[in-house]
Amino acid sequence: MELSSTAYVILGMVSREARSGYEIKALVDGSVRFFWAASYGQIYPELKKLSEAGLVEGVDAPTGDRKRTVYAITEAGEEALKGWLREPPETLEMREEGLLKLFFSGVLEPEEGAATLRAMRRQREQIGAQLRAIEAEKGEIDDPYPPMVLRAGIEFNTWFADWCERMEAQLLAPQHERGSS
Amino acid sequence: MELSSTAYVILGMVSREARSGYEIKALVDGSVRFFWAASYGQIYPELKKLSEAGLVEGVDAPTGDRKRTVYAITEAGEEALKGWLREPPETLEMREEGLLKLFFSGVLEPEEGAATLRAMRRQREQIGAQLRAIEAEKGEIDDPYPPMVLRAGIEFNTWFADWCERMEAQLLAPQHERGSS
DNA sequence: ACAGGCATGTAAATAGTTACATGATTCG
DNA sequence: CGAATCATGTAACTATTTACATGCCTGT
Repeated sequence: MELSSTAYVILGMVSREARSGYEIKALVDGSVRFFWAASYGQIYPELKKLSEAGLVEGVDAPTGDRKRTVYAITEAGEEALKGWLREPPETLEMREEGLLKLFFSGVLEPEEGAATLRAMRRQREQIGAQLRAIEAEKGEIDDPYPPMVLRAGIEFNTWFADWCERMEAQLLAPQHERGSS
Repeated sequence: MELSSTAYVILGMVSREARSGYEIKALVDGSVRFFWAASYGQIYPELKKLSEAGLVEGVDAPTGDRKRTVYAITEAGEEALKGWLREPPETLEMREEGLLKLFFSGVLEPEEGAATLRAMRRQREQIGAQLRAIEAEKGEIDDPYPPMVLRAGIEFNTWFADWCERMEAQLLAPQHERGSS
């Protein structure tokens, strides 16, 4: 039985304690969204599938009259998750519209390419600031991995913003020094 | 008329000279694939649409008996491309299965998390080597942007490989120095 | 009372991959 | 001749987003 990556995101998110679909979405948005997003349109149908496959188990946990189901991982689910975690990672996709625009910017004026770089830098600085804010507020000691991947996000965005700045300077720099040592 | 990002990739690829669908695919694979991929299943239908919209123009250019159509950008196509290039970039998605696995690796032994980091590092080193090979062979002087984004790919993969190495060391390091100044 | 957040779900559309089918050309 | 590459395209599938619909609960 082949599971999608989204299925494993869900299994991972319920592996420590039972969560509702809504909570899973919030957790994803607050942690892994920068390298793996998930929408309600995926989460709810996937929870149903995982439940039918016996990898998670739904338990009614209403808040007053508002119905609510939290899902807990089962033995089989934990085995599936661990099996997946042990396989070497494969998919790596990056879609960066900024780099794509830059690639084709030879048809524009240099100043316009520089503007794209500035927009990219601003965006990366914003994301970096958001991630730093998350880093500052958390105080969990037991699991080293979430802060580790958070750090990756911060470093990556810092590097990227810096790259944009350097490339902008290079673009707007005087052309004469091409072959200098 | 809204165009997909893939449409703009195609417009960009035919903006300097007329190309066939097959050539476009090869060009994409040799340049932007690391941050924006495209498959035949997207390229050929999209070329038809762009042709109907008058943004590219197909010209028969057979090789012997083998039929072949190259597409050239039109005035309208160039305007559409430039308009898009001038808008600030928005979409940025990254899907890194490795970071996702790492995030959930608290349920495994530290050595297993380290193994994921090693696999990630190896992969990034490989991609970096490929990009460096591309960088070494090219000798175009006129357009500064392709080498610029290539450099981004090289630097990114170098940073990422280095991060993996550092995190692996941190994971396997002795725990005792938690609160040192 | 009302806004905002909690909560669940579906429908429709778009995006994208994979696999397949077909056939010509070139190089060894 | 056979393999690799050039070349075009489609069908089926999977993934994913967006928008919508519904309704309760909490704080002001």
